[in-house]
Amino acid sequence: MPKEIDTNTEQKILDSATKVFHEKGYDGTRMQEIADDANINKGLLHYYFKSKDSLFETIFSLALGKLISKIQVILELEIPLEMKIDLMVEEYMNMLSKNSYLPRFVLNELNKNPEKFIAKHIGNNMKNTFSGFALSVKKEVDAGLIRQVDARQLFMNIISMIIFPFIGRPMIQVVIGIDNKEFQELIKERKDHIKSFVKQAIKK
Amino acid sequence: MPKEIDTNTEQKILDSATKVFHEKGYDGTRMQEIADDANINKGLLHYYFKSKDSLFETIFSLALGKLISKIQVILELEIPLEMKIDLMVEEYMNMLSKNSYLPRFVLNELNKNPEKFIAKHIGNNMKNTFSGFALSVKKEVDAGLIRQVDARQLFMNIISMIIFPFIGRPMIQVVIGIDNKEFQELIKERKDHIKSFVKQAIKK
DNA sequence: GTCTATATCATGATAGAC
DNA sequence: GTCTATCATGATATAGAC
Repeated sequence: MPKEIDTNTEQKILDSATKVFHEKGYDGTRMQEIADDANINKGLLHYYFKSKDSLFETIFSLALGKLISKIQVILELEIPLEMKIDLMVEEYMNMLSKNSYLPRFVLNELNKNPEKFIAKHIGNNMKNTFSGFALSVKKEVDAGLIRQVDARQLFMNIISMIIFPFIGRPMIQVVIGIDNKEFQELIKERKDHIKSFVKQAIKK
Repeated sequence: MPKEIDTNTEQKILDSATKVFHEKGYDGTRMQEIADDANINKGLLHYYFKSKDSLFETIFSLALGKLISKIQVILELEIPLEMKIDLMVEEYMNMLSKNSYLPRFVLNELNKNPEKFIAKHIGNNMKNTFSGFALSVKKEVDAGLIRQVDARQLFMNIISMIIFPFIGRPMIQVVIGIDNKEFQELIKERKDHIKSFVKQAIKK
């Protein structure tokens, strides 16, 4: 009797594939390594997923969704700018803490074929996502609550401060001179730091 | 007579290898592609560089040096904090604008073997590099010129805002909804934006 | 120094037994 | 569904002629 019930094989493959692809990227990943990690053999891997490409597509789409959808939802909420910023920082940092390889993986693969990504995974429903944020900024500026600021630059700043440490970690640790534990500490404190840093920067 | 004088073959190889490695990373790079780009054949490539690994080592060391050395020098300068920040932004953004693949390449490869990098390329002379920056911050705080701020977080903020757009470009363009030209415009304006953003954030 | 083979090996993928 | 071969391809690296 095929073991099926208790630990679904397809799920085991997806878990292992996620792990390996995220760490090593498409080019650096071997089907053998995924099979080993999932405790099955290559043959079975190809039984579930026709090719490395098709398996990769699955993993990549999931990862891209994770990275984009959260921010998309927040940007489109009709809430005051300050809350929006807090939410972005809070939600995104939490998610990245649990998936530290995610941004590097997605942005890398994205960079190898940007066209494909833009066409396939986004469509044009992203158009109004950012205008939601830009509008929030404009409102506050017009009301005299914050300084005049380019919403696009502000968005880049926030997203940069949130994501970059997870990508630049080795460099940061060496330059600042801290070990893994201290880095984790900094990340923990970082949510509050970014929130107040940004607010201070735009407040009138 | 071997053509040697006018376009040095080794340099041509280094140029092509830089181009291909930076774009595709170690795993994605084929020796054939480097040879093609340099208009020579694979055999000759191995005549100049024993292996793909040795060629990669050369390219990676150069890239890492470019990414680290500039910041190291600036951080160690004995100048006021404000000038230090301006210099970091100015110099780094200029360099990255001319080498937009550099940070992605270095940080990626770095992440694949951080140990090797830390041991080999840095040593311990980085220790006092960051203390130079931390000291600049402390001075200003003590003098009551800026708000109390964690120098490590501040450093992360600055470096993130400078580097991330070059890594996250495809994502940013899609989310904000801008084309290549508009992105270039934003990058140009970004130097001044970051400078004032940071100063506003820390000013008392 | 430069080129044309060619050896060697690793990897993605398939065929077929159980 | 799962495993054990095995094939076919493509990549690094070397040998040897010019």
